[in-house]
Amino acid sequence: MNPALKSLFSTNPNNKNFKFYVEKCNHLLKSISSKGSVREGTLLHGHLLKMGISSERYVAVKLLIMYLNFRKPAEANEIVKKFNGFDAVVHNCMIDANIRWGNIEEARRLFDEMPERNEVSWTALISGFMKHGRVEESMWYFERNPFQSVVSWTAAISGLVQNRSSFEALKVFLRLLESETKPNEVTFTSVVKASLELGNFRFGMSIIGLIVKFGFENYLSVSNSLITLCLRMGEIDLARRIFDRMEQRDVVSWTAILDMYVEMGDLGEAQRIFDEMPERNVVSWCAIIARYSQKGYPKEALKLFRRMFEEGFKPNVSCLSSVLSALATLENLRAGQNIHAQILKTGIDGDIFIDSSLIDFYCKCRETKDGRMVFDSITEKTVVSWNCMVGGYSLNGQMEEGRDLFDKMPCRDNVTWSAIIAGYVENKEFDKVFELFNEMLLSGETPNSSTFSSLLCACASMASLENGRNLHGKLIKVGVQYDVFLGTALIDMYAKSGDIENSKLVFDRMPKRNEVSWTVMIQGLAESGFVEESLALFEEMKITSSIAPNELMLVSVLFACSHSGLINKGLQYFRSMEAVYGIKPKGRHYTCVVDMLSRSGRLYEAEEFINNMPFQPEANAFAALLSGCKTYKNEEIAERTAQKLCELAEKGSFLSAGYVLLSNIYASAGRWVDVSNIRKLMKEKGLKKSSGCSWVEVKNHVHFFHSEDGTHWKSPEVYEMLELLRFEMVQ
DNA sequence: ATAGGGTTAG
Repeated sequence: MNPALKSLFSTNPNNKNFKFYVEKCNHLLKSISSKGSVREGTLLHGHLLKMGISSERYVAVKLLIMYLNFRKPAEANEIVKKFNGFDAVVHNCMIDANIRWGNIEEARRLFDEMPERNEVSWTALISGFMKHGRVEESMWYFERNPFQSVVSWTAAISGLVQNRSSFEALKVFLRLLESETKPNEVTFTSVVKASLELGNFRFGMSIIGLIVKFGFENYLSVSNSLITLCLRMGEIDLARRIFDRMEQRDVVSWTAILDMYVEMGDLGEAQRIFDEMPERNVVSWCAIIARYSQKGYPKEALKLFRRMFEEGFKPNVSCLSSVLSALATLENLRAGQNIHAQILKTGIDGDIFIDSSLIDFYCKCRETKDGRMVFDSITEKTVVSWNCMVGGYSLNGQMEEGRDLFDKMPCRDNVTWSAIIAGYVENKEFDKVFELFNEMLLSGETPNSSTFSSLLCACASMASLENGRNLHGKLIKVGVQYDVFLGTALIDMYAKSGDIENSKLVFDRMPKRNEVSWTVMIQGLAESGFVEESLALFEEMKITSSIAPNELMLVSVLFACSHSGLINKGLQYFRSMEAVYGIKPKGRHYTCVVDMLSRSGRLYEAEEFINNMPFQPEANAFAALLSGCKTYKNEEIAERTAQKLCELAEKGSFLSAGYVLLSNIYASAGRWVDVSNIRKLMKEKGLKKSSGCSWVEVKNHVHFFHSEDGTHWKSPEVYEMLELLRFEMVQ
C-alpha cells in the first residue's frame, strides 16, 4: 500500500493538530489524483468520509477533480450533488474534464449554461478548442473574453503554435505587447517556440531582448527554450553559454545540450554528457535513443536501449518506435519481430506511431506482406501510415501495389509524392516520374529537397541536362532548403550529363559534404575524363575530411588510373585497398586492374592476374583482356581467354556483350567459322546483342528510340520530317 | 496556459 496513505491511516488527529491533518489529507489527495491508482483514491475517500472532512469545500473539490482524472463520471456526479448544484468552480472542473475526454461540445454546453463565467472558464474553452484543432472557434472566444488575462493571451498564443499557425501566434503576441498586459515566462517559452517553428531567427533574437527587459532570463523554462532556439539557429556557442550560465538545470536543459552534440556528430562528447547528467528520466533516455537513430547511428541507439533496460527503465511507446526505426535501418528482421511480439504481449499495440514504424520496419526488411498486415489492421490511418506503406512498396519495386494505394489515399502530403516518385525513379520509369511531378505541382503540393533529389536522380540516369537545369532553376525559385542530399543529387546530375564545370561548382559551394557527395564527385570527374582532378580530389579528401575511402571511390580511382595510363599508381592503390583502407577488393576492382594492364599491353600480367584471383572473375574482366588482345593483336591469349569465356557461358553466367566481343575478335582474325559458331551459340541461348537506344524529352515526356526492334509510335512522321529537312538542306 | 522525447520520402 502507498506508505503515505498508511501513515495517514495510523495517525489519530486531535483538536490541536486537526487543521494540519486536513492539510495533509488534501496534499495526499492531490498527489493520488495526479499519479495514484483508483484503489488508493477510493480508500482515501472512504477514510475522509469516516473522519467527517469530506464535505470541507476545498476537499470536496479535490475529490471531484480526482474522480474526473480517473474518468469516473458516476462517482464525480455523487460529489457534485453535495454542492447543491453547479457553481463556477464545479462547472470549470467539468468543462476541463470534458475537454480532456474529447467532448468539446459538452464542454461548450456547460459553458453556455453557466450563469456567471470567470476567467478560468473562458481560458478553458479557448485552449480546449485549440487542442482539438478548432482554431477559429478558439479565437472567437478569445476575442470576446471580457477578462483578457495573460493566461488567456498565452493560451491563444501557444494554441496557435500547436496548430502550426506560428505567424498568427506572433501577431497575437505583438497585440499583447500593445495591450500593456505583462507577458510571463510561459508566454515567452511559447513565443520562442513560435519563432523556432517559423525558422524566423531574427525575431527569435529580438525576443531575447524582451526576455531580459521583462526579467525572465533566469527562468528555467525560458532558458531551456532559448537553448533549443539557439541550437536550431546554429548558434552553438551561444547555446552552450546560456547552458553554462544557468543557475539551475533540469533534465530538459541537459537533454537539449546533449542533443546538440549528437546533432554535431560528436558522439564521444554526447556520451560524456549523457553519463554526466545528474538526473535521467524515461524522456531523456528516449530522447537520446531517438536522436541516435535519426542521425544514422542505429547500432548505438540499440546499445543505449539495452542499457536503458539494465538501469531499470521501462521503454515507452515513443522509445519503441525509435528502436523499431533503428532496426528497420539495420534490416534486423529477427530483433524487430521480437519487439513486435513483446508489443502484442504487453497490449500496448494499436498506437499509430508504433504501427507506422512496424509497417516501415517490415517493408525495409523486404517483408511487404507483413507490413501490409499491420497497415490493414489500423482502424484510423494517418498520412504517415499510408506513406509508410506506399513508400514500402516503392522501396521494393512493387510499383503496381504502391500506385494502387497512392490512388486510394484520402489525402497526400509531399512525403507521399516524394515516396512514389522515388519508387518510379528506382524502377527507371522516368516518364511516370515527370508525369507525377507535374501532377504534384498541379495539386498544389510544394516539392521539397527530397522530391527534387529524386527528380535530379532521374535526370542523372537519363543524362538529361536540360531537364536537370530546369529543375535547378525551379528549386531556387521555390526556395527549397539546400541540404546534403540535394547538393549531392545536383553534383551527380551535372556530372552524369557531362556538365562537369557546374558539377564542381555545386560541390565547392556545399557547406557540408557527406560520403556520398565525395563519392559522386570523384566518380564524376573520373568518368568525365578529368582523371588527374579525380585522383587529386581523392587525396584531398583523405587529408582534409574525416570521410574514409570506400569501395565505390576506389572503383573510380582505379578507373581513373587505367584511363590515364597510370598503371603503377593504380596497382599501388589496388594493393593498399585491403592493407591501408581495410576494403576487400570486389570483382569490379579486379576488373579495373585487368583493364589497366590490358590497355597498356601488359597482357601476360593481366592473364596471370586473372588466374590468381581468389574468386570467380566477372565476365567483364575477360572481356577487358580480350579487348586488349584485339588492340595488341595477341591471338594466343585471346584463344585461352575465349576458352574461359566459353566455360563461363556454359554455366550461364555470361553477358551477351562478351559473345559479341568474342565474335568481333574472330572476325578481325578472319576466323569466320568460329564467328558463325558463336552466333549460333547466341541464338541457342536466346541472347541478343543489347540494342542501342537513345531518347529525347518533349514536354516532360521521354520518347525512346531503339536501334533494332522498336519503332517509335510516330516513326513515320519522324522520317517524313527528316526527309523534309534533308530536302531543304540539299537545296 | 509553457519548455525536452516517437513514425514516413532521398
